[in-house]
Amino acid sequence: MTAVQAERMGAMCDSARIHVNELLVLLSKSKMLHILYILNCDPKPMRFSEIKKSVDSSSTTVTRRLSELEAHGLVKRTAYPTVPTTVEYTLTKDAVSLAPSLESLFGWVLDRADKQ
Amino acid sequence: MTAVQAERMGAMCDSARIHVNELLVLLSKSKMLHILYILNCDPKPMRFSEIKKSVDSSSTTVTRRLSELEAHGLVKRTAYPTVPTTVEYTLTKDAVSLAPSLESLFGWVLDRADKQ
DNA sequence: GATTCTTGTAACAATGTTGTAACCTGTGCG
DNA sequence: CGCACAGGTTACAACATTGTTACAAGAATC
Repeated sequence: MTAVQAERMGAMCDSARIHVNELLVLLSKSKMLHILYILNCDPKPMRFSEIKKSVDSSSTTVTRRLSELEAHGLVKRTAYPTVPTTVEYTLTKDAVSLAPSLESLFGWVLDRADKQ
Repeated sequence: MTAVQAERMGAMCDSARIHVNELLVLLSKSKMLHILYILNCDPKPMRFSEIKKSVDSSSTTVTRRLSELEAHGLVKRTAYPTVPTTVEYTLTKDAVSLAPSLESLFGWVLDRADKQ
């Protein structure tokens, strides 16, 4: 935590505090970091089934997480009128700005997992 | 995600995958990022009551989170035989190495909360 | 005609998580 | 005596989340 960040935390008004909390709750939902991680792994759009396979969850949960991300403007969903349906997910510009943080976090996780 | 990280993910054996997953589950528990964040804010040890107040949770939950962190070697708990009891929590060296990632993540969260 | 494919949704039961209230230590203070 | 203090623990009820199952669309293929 930088001094600047601590200052910002201290100076936060109630509404900002609520937003910070909301974002932390969002990021703390199960598989959320994992989904953001794999979407960021590869710059190309990802299919629903790829994401589901990577995070190993039920489709219900994956759908829930993706729609939560979409609602927060972090993921863009594009459906194509093919048969069967094709849907692609990509990170938005806002989420891409989160990428370096996620990369850093996952770097730590991978290092630590290696050691154990 | 860096190419190196993607490679590491792909090459991971099952046990490493389990550890990665375990760490992600740990970090995704409610208030966990928040607790790590405030412990990192200030290099000095923190008291239980300070942590509880900062994260605004029941003592049950704070206790649970802190003991989970301790079990994973991320937090060191020191109890002093004063009356009433004094207990201090500090991040371990391993957790300190996580700090830059957390700072980056919280920087993003704060920026985004500002915009809303 | 039945089945396959992808990407979901809805209802519901099972499971997991949280907060609440009560209780504990042991000394100091009124 | 009786209450307060910090830092918890325990049991339990309330609440939230998850997975499971069944179902859908609509063209292609057996």
